[in-house]
Amino acid sequence: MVVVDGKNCSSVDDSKELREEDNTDLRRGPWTAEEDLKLMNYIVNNGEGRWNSLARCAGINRTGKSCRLRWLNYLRPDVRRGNINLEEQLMILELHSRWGNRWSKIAQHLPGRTDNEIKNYWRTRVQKHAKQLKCDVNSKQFKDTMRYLWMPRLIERIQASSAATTTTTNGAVASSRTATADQVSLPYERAHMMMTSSSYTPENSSTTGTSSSDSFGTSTQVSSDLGVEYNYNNIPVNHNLNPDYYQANQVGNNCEDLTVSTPSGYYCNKGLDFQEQNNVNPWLNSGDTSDILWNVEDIWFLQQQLNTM
DNA sequence: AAATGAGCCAACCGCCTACTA
DNA sequence: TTAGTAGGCGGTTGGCTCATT
Repeated sequence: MVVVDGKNCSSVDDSKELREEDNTDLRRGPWTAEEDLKLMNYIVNNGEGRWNSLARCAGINRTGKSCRLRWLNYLRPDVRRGNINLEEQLMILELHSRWGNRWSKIAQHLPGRTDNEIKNYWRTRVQKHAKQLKCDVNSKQFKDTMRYLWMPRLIERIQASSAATTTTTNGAVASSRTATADQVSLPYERAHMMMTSSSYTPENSSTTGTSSSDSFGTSTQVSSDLGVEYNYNNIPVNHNLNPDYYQANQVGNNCEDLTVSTPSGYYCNKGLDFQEQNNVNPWLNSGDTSDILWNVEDIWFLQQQLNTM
C-alpha cells in the first residue's frame, strides 16, 4: 500500500468507504497548473488507467473522470490543439457524413485531435454555416451543400496549396496565400454548375430545383464514401479505397498508429501526407481557415439555391 | 470607458457498456 | 448470475475573450 497526501493508495480496487470519503469536497472547474503537474507526473511514472485511484494517489482532489478528461483532452503529449487545417476539415466533413455524431470514432482518424475538439469544431463552425444558410445542419439541403460545394472546395484548396508548396519547394516561384483564384474563392460559374448542371447529377439537384431523393447513399455519381468520385472539374477521382477501409483499419488513440491507419494514402497520393501538413507546409497550418470558405456572396448564392430546392 | 452580445472551448453531466468480484 | 464500479461517449453548459455599440 502506498500513501500519498495522507490517503490510501492501494494497488487493488478502492473500498466503498474510501470512495465515499473522497467524494466530498472534490474540486471542479478549471484545472490549476499544480494539478496539471501532479497528474502528468503521476502518469509519467505510473501510467494511466484506474482513474479514481489515480486521482487519489496523485493527490488530486478531483474525480477520476475529470482526471481522465484532462489528460486525454489537454495534457496528453500527442494532443494537437487549435488550427484545424484543410485536410482535417475535409476529413471531419467526410467522416461525419458517414458516421454522424460519432465523435470518438471520427477522432480516431485525426491524429492528435480529440473527440471534444472535433465536436466543438462541428458545433461552432459547421453549425454556424448552417445557420447562415438558414437551414438545419441535419437537413438534406445542408448535407448536399457540404457534399457538393464545401467539400469539393476544400479539395480544390488542398490541391492549390499543395501545388503552391511544390512550386515553392522547387524554388521557382514564391508561393502566396492569395496567389491563385482557387485559393481566393470558388468561381460562381462552377458553384452554379454544381448545383444545376447535368454533371451534378445526383438525383437531388436538377435544374428545375426539385429534389427527388432522400438518400445520399443512392447517389450514382457522387457518393459520400472516402472512395468517392468527385467527378467534376478536375476534382480527383480515387478508385482505390475500399468502402470498408476505415472499419478494417480502426485503431486505438495512438498517434503513431493513427498516422499509419488514417486514409493518409488518399492524401499521400496527392503529396499531402499528414506528416507533411503537420510540420512543413506553412500554408496548411497557418491559422483557422474554415471561416474563409464562405463569403457573403457565397451565402447569398447558396440561399438562393436552397430556396429553389 | 463601460455594457452587451457572440463565439469559442474546457469541463461537466448523464447514460451506456464492459469488466470484475 | 448479478451487483457494483470504471471507463467511454455524446450532449450540454459555464466562463472567458474579443468585437461591437
